[in-house]
Amino acid sequence: MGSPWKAISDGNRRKILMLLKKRDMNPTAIAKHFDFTLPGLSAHLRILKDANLVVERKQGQHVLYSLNKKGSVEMIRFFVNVWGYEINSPKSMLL
Amino acid sequence: MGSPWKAISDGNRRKILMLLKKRDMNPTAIAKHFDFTLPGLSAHLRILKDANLVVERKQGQHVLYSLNKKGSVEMIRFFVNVWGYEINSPKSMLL
DNA sequence: AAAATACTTAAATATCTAATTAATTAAATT
DNA sequence: AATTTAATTAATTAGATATTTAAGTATTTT
Repeated sequence: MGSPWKAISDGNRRKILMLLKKRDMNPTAIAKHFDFTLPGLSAHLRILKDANLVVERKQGQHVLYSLNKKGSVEMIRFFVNVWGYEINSPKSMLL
Repeated sequence: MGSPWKAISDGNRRKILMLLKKRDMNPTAIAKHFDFTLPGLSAHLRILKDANLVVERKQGQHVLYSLNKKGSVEMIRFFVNVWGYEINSPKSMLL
């Protein structure tokens, strides 16, 4: 289980998350939005997956990635704790 | 202006922020909670300051560090955007 | 004014991270 | 079965990051 903080600290990975917000995507489709190579993207996706910020599912030859809220919860909890942000969502999601 | 994402990605720096939540502190006092040296801490504090996550003020010979919410706003906005968290706070704080 | 305290800057280094090219695995198409 | 398409793993490298020791600046105390 990788650190979600490390995962999200990279600007390219944050951009990947923004893309996945709109729709689930496979690596090849995601890669079109970036300058780096597919293996480079693959590494980014593994880091996001290890941090529970995305999940993957196989669809035949393709692999579809989608957002996973789970890994974000520990981070949100930190913001609540340190800066006093108040979140409108079931307590169960944050504790 | 340094990236708040890079700043917060380090566990020691997050621990510094947790400490500053309780009370404003000077580097020497903060350093007692860590294994690394004072110059090491000084580097961490500079990174937090450049990211607008803390502010410093001089008090004679001492330098007091305290939390700064400003740098956290851009990050919270990202969480709102990507995962749909809803924040209870003046809109002005987030836009 | 000398010494002590508080802190930062500089230089060096070891480790981590992001990226590349080449090789490999797996599924779909011809 | 051979080829193409989709994606990952492996090996390498360049650059970034965290940390250390040594040196320097500023303020307070004696």
